[in-house]
Amino acid sequence: MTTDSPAAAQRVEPGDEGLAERRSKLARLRRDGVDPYPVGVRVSDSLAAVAERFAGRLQAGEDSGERVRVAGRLVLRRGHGRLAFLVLREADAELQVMAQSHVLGDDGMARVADLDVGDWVAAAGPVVRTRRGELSVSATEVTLLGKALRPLPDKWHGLRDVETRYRQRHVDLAVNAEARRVFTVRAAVIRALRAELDARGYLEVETPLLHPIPGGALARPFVTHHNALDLDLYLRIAKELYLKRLVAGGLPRVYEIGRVFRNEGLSTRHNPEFTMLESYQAYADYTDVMELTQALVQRAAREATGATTVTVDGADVELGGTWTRRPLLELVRTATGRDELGYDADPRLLRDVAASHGVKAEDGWGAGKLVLELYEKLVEHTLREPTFVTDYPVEVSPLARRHRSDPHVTERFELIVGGRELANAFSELTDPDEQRERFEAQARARAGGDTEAMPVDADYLRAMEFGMPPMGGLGIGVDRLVMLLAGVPSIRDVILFPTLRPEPGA
RNA sequence: GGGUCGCUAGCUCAACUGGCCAGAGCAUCCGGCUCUUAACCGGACGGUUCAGGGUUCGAGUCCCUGGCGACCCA
Repeated sequence: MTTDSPAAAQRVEPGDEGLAERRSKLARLRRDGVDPYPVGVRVSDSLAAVAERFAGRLQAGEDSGERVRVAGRLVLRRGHGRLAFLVLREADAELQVMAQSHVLGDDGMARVADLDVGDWVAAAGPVVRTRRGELSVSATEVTLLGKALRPLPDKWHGLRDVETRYRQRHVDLAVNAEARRVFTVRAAVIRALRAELDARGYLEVETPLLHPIPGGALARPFVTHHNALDLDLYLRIAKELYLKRLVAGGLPRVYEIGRVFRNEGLSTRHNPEFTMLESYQAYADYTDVMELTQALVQRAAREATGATTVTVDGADVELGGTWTRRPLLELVRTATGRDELGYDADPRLLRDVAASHGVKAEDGWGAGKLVLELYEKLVEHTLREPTFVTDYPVEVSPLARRHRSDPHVTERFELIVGGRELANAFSELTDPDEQRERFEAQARARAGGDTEAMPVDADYLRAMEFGMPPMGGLGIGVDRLVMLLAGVPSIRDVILFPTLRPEPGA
């Protein structure tokens, strides 16, 4: 808590010279006994409620006689001497306030004239339509609720500079309707995912963010330290291993929507912290999960956008209907034109084909990893319509159950839409002995320098040894789903405060 | 990590192949106006051109180093 002294009112920080005018207004208000940051001012209606209630009502020049008290940010002011029009905004609702000196008096009018665009303002008075037909509050009282010391961006052009939009989201949201739209879509998507899972009898749970052993995905973790236990802990890279413990504990359907953290680079599609939905269902396999995934995405699309068609890179993509399923190996064979490719094929053949497509194979890579790399290089970005790519190699799927009819691959799929991965799912591996072998293979890769490979998690293995039902698990990248449904190209557009380098000198 | 592009007033943008005092609109301030809709009219204020170094008679512009960001690639 700081109390502004007269000295503070006079203080002008370097680079803040433009604030001097507003600071002197602030000082003047305080001198006149006006609290520029008051508390306890109630409103009778939101701006949206007034606009809705009077839509289509009142003739031009008519007074409803109904008094309201409304509030919002002052975004526009038009002065006419002894008359002034103010426009208040709250979210996407705007309402005009008419201030007249014969109502407010000279003092009241002078205080209205002292308001700046950006100030938070309350106005009380009857709802009227002006002679020109604009719904307005004819103010008998105007109250400053919060003085703005910094000016808002240009009223017409808004804020364009993307860096400032991300760094100062409060300004972006205040002036850019598009930013508000995207985050409204985001909320609708998450609401729809929850509603569908709740309706299907899934229990929403919360599992730890701090993990003693990072697991559940192939990724580098953030490390932190607990002082009292003198213990290194890791921010979770996935929720998988805890959620599966819950199914083992007898909760047949669970899900969690929450942040996960991966210590990786930044890009249009990657933010170090992002939101993932994970769900697990006992007695289900990956084909059941396909049905669930399709239902979740389609419901989110309908409820967030009112349609099942989205636009990706300028082309329409239809999310409705039943989605295609294609095995990974088949896609790679088609893309390379090499039907002899397979997980049993001569490893030199795969390495040659990989090299001929510009995939630089590393030493420890087996057939499965090579096929996956070829798929990511040649195929993934070409899959525009929703596609379940199925049957990923065992080598790159340490937590997925081996396929019931092909030992080289797992019962796993990824959902690709618009060339981008949206979901990853499998029939879960529930055999503790095989899981131990998989972990050990991962540990060898880790020893060989693969920093994303999983460490052995003995506690998880012990949990498995108590017995697990067969289950199907799903992970959906919520940010990417929002990007798709909101039609924006960068993950930073769907995360309110994306990770950025600190500003120099900040 | 590599490449390309960008950074000019609070905001949105100008400024020719290096050449007059770096301009405009909005915002702000002063004056006018009781029905505006980005109100309008008159006037004023506003700059470390991202930072530092270099080339030049002269740098927003060319060169080097660094910062931050966007896009593409790995």
